[in-house]
Amino acid sequence: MSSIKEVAKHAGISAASVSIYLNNKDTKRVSSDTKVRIEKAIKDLNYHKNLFASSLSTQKSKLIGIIIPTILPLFSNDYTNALLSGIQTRLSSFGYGLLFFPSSAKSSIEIVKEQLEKSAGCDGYILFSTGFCTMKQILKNIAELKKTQRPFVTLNIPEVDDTVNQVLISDLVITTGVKYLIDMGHKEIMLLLGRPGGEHSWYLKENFKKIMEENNLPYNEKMVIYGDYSAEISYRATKAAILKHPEITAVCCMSDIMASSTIQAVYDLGKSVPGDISVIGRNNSLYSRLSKPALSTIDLHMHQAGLSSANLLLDALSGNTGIQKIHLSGSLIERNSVKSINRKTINGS
Amino acid sequence: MSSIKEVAKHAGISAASVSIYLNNKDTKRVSSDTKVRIEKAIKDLNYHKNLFASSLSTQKSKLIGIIIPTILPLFSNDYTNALLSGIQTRLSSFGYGLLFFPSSAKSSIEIVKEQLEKSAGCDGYILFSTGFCTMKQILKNIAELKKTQRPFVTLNIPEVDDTVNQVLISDLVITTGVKYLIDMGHKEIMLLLGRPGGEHSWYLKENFKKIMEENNLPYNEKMVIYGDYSAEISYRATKAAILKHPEITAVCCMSDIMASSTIQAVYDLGKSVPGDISVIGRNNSLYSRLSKPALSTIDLHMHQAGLSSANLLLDALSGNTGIQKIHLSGSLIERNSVKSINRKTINGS
DNA sequence: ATAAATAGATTAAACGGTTAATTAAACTAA
DNA sequence: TTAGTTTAATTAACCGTTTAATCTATTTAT
Repeated sequence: MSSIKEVAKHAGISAASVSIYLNNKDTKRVSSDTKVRIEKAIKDLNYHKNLFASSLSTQKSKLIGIIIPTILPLFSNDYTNALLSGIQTRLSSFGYGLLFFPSSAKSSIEIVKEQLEKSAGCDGYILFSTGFCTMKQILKNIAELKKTQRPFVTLNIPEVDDTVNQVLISDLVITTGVKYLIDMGHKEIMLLLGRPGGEHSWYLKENFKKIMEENNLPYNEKMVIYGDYSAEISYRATKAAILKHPEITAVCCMSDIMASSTIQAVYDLGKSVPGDISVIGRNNSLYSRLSKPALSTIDLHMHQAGLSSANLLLDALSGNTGIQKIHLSGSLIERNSVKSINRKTINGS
Repeated sequence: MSSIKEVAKHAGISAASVSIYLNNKDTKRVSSDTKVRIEKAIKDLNYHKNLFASSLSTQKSKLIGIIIPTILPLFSNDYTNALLSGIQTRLSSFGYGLLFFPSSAKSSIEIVKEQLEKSAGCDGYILFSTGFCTMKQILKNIAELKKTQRPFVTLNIPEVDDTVNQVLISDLVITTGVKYLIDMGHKEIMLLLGRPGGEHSWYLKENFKKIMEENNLPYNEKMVIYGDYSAEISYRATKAAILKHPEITAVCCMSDIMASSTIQAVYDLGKSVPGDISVIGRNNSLYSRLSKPALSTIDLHMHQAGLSSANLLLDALSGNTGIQKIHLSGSLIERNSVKSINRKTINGS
């Protein structure tokens, strides 16, 4: 690895001049024939500026740490990938790179601590929360982030106080799908959540209860089941639940995959979708379009949420110390997996 | 940001002692009561070791640069995500972080150059190639990587000479699906590729031709069409092609998404899958299982490929200078989208 | 009592860039 | 001619950690 000093020596010049030139090729502090010599030396020695040295010296790295407190493999979850995709798109166009740290810890809090331990020097952070995190853990993780004194943005978490930059996705905690099913005349509705324990699930369950009660519909703890976001587990869970509660006419699923499994379970019970049971998914993923019947779903606009969080961070990075919250909501994608059982249907048909 | 010096001062000790302790908490070069004072100082000042300073000093960063020469958003492609997932899983468990660099360039070669420009200091690299890269570009990118003098592994590219660590996925360049269709008695087979121009497509097309000829089946340039890995584009392309060539009985698609679109196109032409036309996909993605009929496909084991490439890199990182090539092949997943039209069927049914 | 070994600290020089301050030479204006 | 300005370069301190080399005080061995 050649250094700036070697380049300087090769060009018969001081390291400072090389540095000045490299950081502003239009500078007038370096004569044009010196510039030519520097360029030649760089090519001859295949010089690349050392990321760490220059970050150390300037105290900025153009690198953003992505903190995702999960023990599952990264890049294997549709939601998270869509967020990351949005984040990367925007940050990259502003010259920022992304940094993912390893961690051997098991708990959300330990993971975040360990990752921050390794990352001091990043320009900023984006903190995800996952289905595993409880509110207590989320708050502790935020406290840890604050201590770094670096700008950061949180994503995918329920709303917290006004000291934290946040992108809020309302449909992460609100059962929009249930509202839609009620509008379509359904009364016996089942809610298929991911994991019990996580904060999102708690909010969703509470919201489900609230909506049902607001509409004078029977709420029953038993109507909330869990599928672990997995095709197999949700298939079994839904099948069992439908057998136990043959009265239900609709299932609101917190992911399209779980919705697909639900459709399968309904079929395997000899019933039809949406004839006997309506199903709605969440995420508007590719296969919601491809499934049969095409799945009605809630598009969470995760890519947009990623872009927004990157915007927030860029704002903070550029010196804006004001705290911002961005509220995003999902949109209903109506396809063919939900039947209207209103006496008066919405479009009168 | 507190530094090691402040910690040292706070503990009434020299920075060297702090450093020695931090890098080996069991060291005997620091007395136990000094250790206690250091720990207290670290907590009091919320000290985190600066990544850049320590990487600069030790000349190793525990960071791997991921080089993906594409202008599309990252994290939005199933194949790549599965590879990344495998890579992250393995590297992370060995304490390595991942680094994604930005680039504003348009061509594969410029992107790689720009990213390397920013990354000098990484311990190693993993180079992806994409459907956009031609062999010439791939070789040029490899040459650029070699110049860094750092260990690197290439992934997702056709085989190159024996100076490069490589994970080879045979089904990336071999039309295993076509072979299967022929085994099932099909003669009029269409190949649905992603993009024209890229190196993978060229190999696949050549391989298709070869297999067809080996089996004395008619090969016709027109039987190769392109869907850009997009649902919409492949829908239109297949629909048009089937109308033009009503004789075809099978379509071999280079992705499950394109296969799903093909199924849709077949239906919309009033034909059935696999009754009239058999369809095979590639990737064994989630929706291949969920699609109706369940899609027969080639599992490329991308996650495994990611793990393997990480293994290769870890090997190189640990000082092994030997060059390795790992060959992986896909496996056929038989579901319900391919009909046997052999007089003698395979299982005699 | 003296030499040798050990424990526990410190010093100072890297690592590779950046940048404020300075200098030297060449040019311009009065 | 002298002072002032411009241009193009250099010097040296600094960023935060690491580590080989030292040093001092104490302990152990002879």
